[in-house]
Amino acid sequence: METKKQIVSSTPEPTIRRLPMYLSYLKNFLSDGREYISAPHIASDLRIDATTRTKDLAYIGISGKPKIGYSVPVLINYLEEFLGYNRNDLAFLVGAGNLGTALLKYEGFKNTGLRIVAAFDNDTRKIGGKIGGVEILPIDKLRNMIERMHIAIGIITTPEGVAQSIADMMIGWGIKAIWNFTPAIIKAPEGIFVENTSIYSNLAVIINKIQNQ
Amino acid sequence: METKKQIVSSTPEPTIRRLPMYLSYLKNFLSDGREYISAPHIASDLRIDATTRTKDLAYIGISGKPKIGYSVPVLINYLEEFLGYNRNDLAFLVGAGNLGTALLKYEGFKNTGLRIVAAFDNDTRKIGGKIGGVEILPIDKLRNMIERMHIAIGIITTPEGVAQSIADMMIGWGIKAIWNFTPAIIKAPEGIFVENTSIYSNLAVIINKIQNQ
DNA sequence: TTTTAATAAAGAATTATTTCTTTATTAAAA
DNA sequence: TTTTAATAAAGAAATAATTCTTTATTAAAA
Repeated sequence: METKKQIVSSTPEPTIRRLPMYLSYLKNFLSDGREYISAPHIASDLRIDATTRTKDLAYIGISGKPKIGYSVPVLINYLEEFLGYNRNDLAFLVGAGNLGTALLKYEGFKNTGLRIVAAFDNDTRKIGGKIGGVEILPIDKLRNMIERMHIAIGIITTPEGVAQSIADMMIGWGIKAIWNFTPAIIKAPEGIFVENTSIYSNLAVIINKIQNQ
Repeated sequence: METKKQIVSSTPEPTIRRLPMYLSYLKNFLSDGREYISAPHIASDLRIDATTRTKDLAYIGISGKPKIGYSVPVLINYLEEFLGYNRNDLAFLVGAGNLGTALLKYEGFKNTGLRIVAAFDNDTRKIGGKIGGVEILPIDKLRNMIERMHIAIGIITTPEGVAQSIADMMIGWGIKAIWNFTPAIIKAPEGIFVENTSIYSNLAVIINKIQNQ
């Protein structure tokens, strides 16, 4: 008869997923030189109901002025703060293949507060080199590095087959969150957060839409 | 006073997003040589409530046998059929940079029914060559190719700044669905489906979880 | 056979999310 | 000032999705 109810009242995940979209949109808007923006305006451009958007912004603690709207720069600041772009979250990446390379070279992370501080691979031709300015180290250095640097985030871009064993190692050595880009289903103990970026899930939605006209 | 209610009763999107996960899991399970699997078994491995899973499977039209469970090969067939893996959906990809290259080389698509038949870029060093067996063509060939081959899916892996203009072109020439890997917010007319694979959204969820312990 | 236990299916309840409706606020116009 | 219109905020309702509960099914054991 335990109470399972979580009294967290945290921001809904759909809201969190929308926030980066607002941010991107607002930065474009600002670069056009306009300083205030209204909810209906954002809503129609982003094809999201105006109320949904208002509530999303209320979650991050910002309010607008009637007859005027929201101050775009203030909105951007709040969003960046909320999204942790002013933090400095360190991550390791394992698997410097095509996808891993793409992430290591990804300019977009520069603004986000996420910093990939090292990458690991077992290909001796890659080890010792750098990709996107990040050093490639042998897998057997992983343990020591995680423990020494207190890295919280582990990014897995390995082949599917080894993803779980990499995750197990990472978790055992202190990683708190895993960002899994493989199709593997990562099993992790309570308290370890696993976020999957699944190409297949996205593809499934597209194909389903096409199949049903 | 129009009726907005859509009486489609289609499969819920969360369900569709989970299906590839089931498929991956079941293929592993099958390779272990076991032929039947029960709902509670899948559920506990995948950390999804057993009822949710049963309903997911009911959507795709498969039922299990009491006391036995589901036949794994049958389940796999149904899933692959439902997910369109037996179809042959053709796609073009625009932007053969790091991410584009990763997708072109992605072995995983081989089983999915999605075939990227050509890629487009404006880098003359890439044009004429092949990546992952796919030819790289100049952007100005895009129109003719879309119209001639009746391609339905356009994948955008360009820099953010040009994503909308590429989308506009694709849509104008007959593309029905856009898979956008850039952070740009693609505006598209009614009837054109846009699926975003947003690195930022996934990152936002991770950072939010870490911030709240 | 009959009973039992594992299991699926159906339905109800709950929770989460979105959308709709009303009310309050306020800058600008009269 | 006072009024108006654009807007946000708050609350209610509707919808969607998940989880819980009960019922039905059936292979295997007794």
